[in-house]
Amino acid sequence: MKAVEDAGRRLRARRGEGGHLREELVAAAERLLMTSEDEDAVSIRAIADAVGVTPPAIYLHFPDKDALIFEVCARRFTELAEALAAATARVSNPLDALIALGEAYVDFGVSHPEQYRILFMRRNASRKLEPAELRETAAFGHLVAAVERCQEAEALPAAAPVEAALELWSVAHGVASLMIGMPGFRWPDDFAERVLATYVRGLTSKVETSS
Amino acid sequence: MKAVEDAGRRLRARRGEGGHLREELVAAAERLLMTSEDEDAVSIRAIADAVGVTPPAIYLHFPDKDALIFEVCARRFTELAEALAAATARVSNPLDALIALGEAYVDFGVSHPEQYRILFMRRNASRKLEPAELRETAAFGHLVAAVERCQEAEALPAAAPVEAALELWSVAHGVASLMIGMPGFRWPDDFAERVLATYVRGLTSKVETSS
DNA sequence: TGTACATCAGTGAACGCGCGTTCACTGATGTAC
DNA sequence: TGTACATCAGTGAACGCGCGTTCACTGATGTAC
Repeated sequence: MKAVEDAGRRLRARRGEGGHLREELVAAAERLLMTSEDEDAVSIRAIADAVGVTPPAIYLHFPDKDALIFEVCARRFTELAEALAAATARVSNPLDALIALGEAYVDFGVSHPEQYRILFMRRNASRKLEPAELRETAAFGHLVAAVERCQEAEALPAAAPVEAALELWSVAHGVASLMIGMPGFRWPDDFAERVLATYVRGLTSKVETSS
Repeated sequence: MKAVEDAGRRLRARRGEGGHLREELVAAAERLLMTSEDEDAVSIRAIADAVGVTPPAIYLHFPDKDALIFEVCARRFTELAEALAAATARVSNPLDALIALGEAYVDFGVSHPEQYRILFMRRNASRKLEPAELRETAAFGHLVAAVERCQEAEALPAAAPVEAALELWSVAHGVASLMIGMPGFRWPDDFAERVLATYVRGLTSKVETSS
């Protein structure tokens, strides 16, 4: 057990301030997810312990465990979308933006491996997503938009941006999930960049020599 | 529960034939892994039930649960290596062989999603693998060999075949794991092929226009 | 051909564990008069 | 300014569950004499 420093019983919230505990629970769950690197270790009891509260107190703020974990992941997912937006904003060449987007995606995954697992590597993760809905998630939307910008600049053939984005996603996902799955491996620093650059080069050579 | 047909008590093995149960256990574990699509559902009790034996009987043949699951996965891993060998054997052009290899890899993953998860998507999966050891696993060895064949044919620049294989692996892994993670999604039939072909095209355009 | 005995494949019952969740409660906080 | 009371954030104990694993045993199988 490592939560010794947290063991002091937390002061109970004042009247309308029950919401504070809610925030603390989300923060603690996130912290546990990062440090334990194992979703299963993040139990209701462990979260309650980390905050200095008894397990049933959690049910004052969340209907069940899934709701808590979902909230943690939803927040990170928003962060991912922001990171992607920031990554493209810095780059003018639309093809380079594609690479930057992929790199930002991989960075996100490697920095938050356990949340990445939950969001993108879990059983039943986004099981029901249809292509149309997918487009509406902010993170994927950035990808599609970046592809469309390439097409507008005629750096890529003007067809099926969603499919192209999906393919680029799978490349970035491959790098991210492989690195997450093999954390002890000595990955080259520019691994993600190289894979993504090669892939984007493949996209462009298609337009040049359209057989 | 679906194991009704299996419920009949199994006849006990004759004297030196205890090994038969061992085989049946491996087969049942594999079957459960395929049908339940959830590693957690494959419990010692479920496996014993499927074979028509009581749980402790398993410990006559395996030291613990991990050993049983490991054996199941090791067998599939051997199959993967064979599938990869077969895929390259059919193709003469070394660059096309690279694509065929990737497609075979993705096929394997999609056909055995739960084993793929255990082998390549699990926490701690191959945690301690170093590049040198990696090369020695048969499956990855085929990949490296395929890259080297491209280099010998001067279809790819002659450098760092292991790194190049690792990169190609990450692309194939991305496609496979994304498809496994989103089984309800309507994936285009040629999805894997397109991603892999684009990536390989990117590899070759590097050699043509080496800036 | 018959019987005592060792072997060994498997059984039945139980273990301790940690899990998510429920339920009746407590006691400090704020409010009404 | 003082007191009775409703509110509500949280507690303590317990629930049932399924898990991997252990342990003392049973009883059919094959062997020795």
